[in-house]
Amino acid sequence: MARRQSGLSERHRKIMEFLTKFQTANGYPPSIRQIGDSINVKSTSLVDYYLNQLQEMGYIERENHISRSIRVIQPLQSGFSVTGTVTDALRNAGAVLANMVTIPIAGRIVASAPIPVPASDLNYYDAESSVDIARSLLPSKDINDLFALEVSGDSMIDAMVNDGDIVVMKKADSANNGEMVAVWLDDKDETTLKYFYKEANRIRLQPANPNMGPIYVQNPKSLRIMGKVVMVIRQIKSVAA
Amino acid sequence: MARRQSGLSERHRKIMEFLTKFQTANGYPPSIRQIGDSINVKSTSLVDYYLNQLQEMGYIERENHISRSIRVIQPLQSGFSVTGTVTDALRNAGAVLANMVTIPIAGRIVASAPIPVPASDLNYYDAESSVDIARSLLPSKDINDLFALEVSGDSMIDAMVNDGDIVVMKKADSANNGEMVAVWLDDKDETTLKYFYKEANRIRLQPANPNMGPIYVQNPKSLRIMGKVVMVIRQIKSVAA
DNA sequence: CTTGACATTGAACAAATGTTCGTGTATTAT
DNA sequence: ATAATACACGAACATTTGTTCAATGTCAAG
Repeated sequence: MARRQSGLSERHRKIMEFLTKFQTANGYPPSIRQIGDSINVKSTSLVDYYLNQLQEMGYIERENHISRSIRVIQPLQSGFSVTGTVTDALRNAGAVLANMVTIPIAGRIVASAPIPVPASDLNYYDAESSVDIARSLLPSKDINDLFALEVSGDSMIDAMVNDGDIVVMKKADSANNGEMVAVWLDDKDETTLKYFYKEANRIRLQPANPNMGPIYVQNPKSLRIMGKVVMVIRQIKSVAA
Repeated sequence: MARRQSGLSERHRKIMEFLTKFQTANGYPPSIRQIGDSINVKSTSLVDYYLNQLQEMGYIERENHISRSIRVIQPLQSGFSVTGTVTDALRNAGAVLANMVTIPIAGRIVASAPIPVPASDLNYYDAESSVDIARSLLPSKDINDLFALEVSGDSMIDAMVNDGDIVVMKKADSANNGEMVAVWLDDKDETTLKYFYKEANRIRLQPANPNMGPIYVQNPKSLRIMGKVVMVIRQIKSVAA
């Protein structure tokens, strides 16, 4: 069998094919052993081996230790689909759908007001106000607790976020160093987006804009973390002259 | 709690809702215990109990002894969709699908080099490098001639675009006032993103960042418009300290 | 009150499923 | 050749996960 020259080997391709086929046929992903059967491989480890490669190459994603947690991220580009376009289309449908995430727009974020964080339970979204984002665009695999806010006003320029931008955040009340967070500052009575760094005896809030200096907060209590910023989307609207 | 009068109890409904929600959120169905958590039930047997009922009633289907093999057959009847989500989700399904656009990533945009604009014809994209974006997020309905670039370096800070951002552009060699364009400036030998304004006898290039002043170009020939910026996407990566 | 159907719990069990490791065999590079 | 890498197997293992069962609680009807 040929070595892995560049892209996918025959096996990889067969696995990808089986994945989408099985998913649409059964409504849930196959187990490792089922994948093995489909390509005539008896050892689960070998399947795991291939699966890891596919994951590295960005074709699939899976959760550790969770059964049947494989999802097809990037369906096999069907070179020249001799095999009826219709079935292909339908087959892709499931995969594409599974790759879409609908994120509720919880409200607007204004510098001068606290952030409206949606209640943990009622995660319900109006069709009216939600953003559909491809899972592949989201850095984190953990899709839960995501919500979006629309930015109002120019007051977050230093975070490289402008009026009208959509900020996708993940609910959180604490953060790790280097993460961009939305914080409410009691002192200043305002909400900002900053990179978070906990230092010896203070907290450093670093603007995304390298040209601007950081803010230091001595008292951790005067700062409330509302969420971690996951993504920023700016739709350019043709501003009138 | 009321006895089973006719149809579904509150629990049933919540389970159904969770099922579809989890499925679309993760790409695979939940386990019994995960369902239990979602309705605050600690015993797996009770969940099984409900699941069996739902199956009898024809709402779901599942395979014996197979993990995460739950399939939603009949979405919650939309009668009085107090809980809207489920039907909405399914209803959206088709729409969402049709709303996906796959945009090729043509390359990187660096201030010091011209933009690699893809050839008009071979609009075909590697599966390797493309971005999936919901049509609803794109300001323009005209999806043709879209391509994406990844920003390299901090040199476009004044455009509120940072290293790693993804810029979605539409091929164009001219622009209207107020549109954000990617332009190559012969004078400065660089590419920048600016709002475009044609004035009396010069062209004004206005940075997105209101705090920065415009650039004026007298000679229209020293400026080449590469495309109109349609959207900017920033994925926040947890920068290490 | 008693009865019986429904609801709920917790624990124990068995099956399924993902992970790891040692080993062996090709293929490619040095 | 010889080492290094990629591919492959199978067994052992640890979890996850579905299933079952005995026991208890709840509530409406007789």
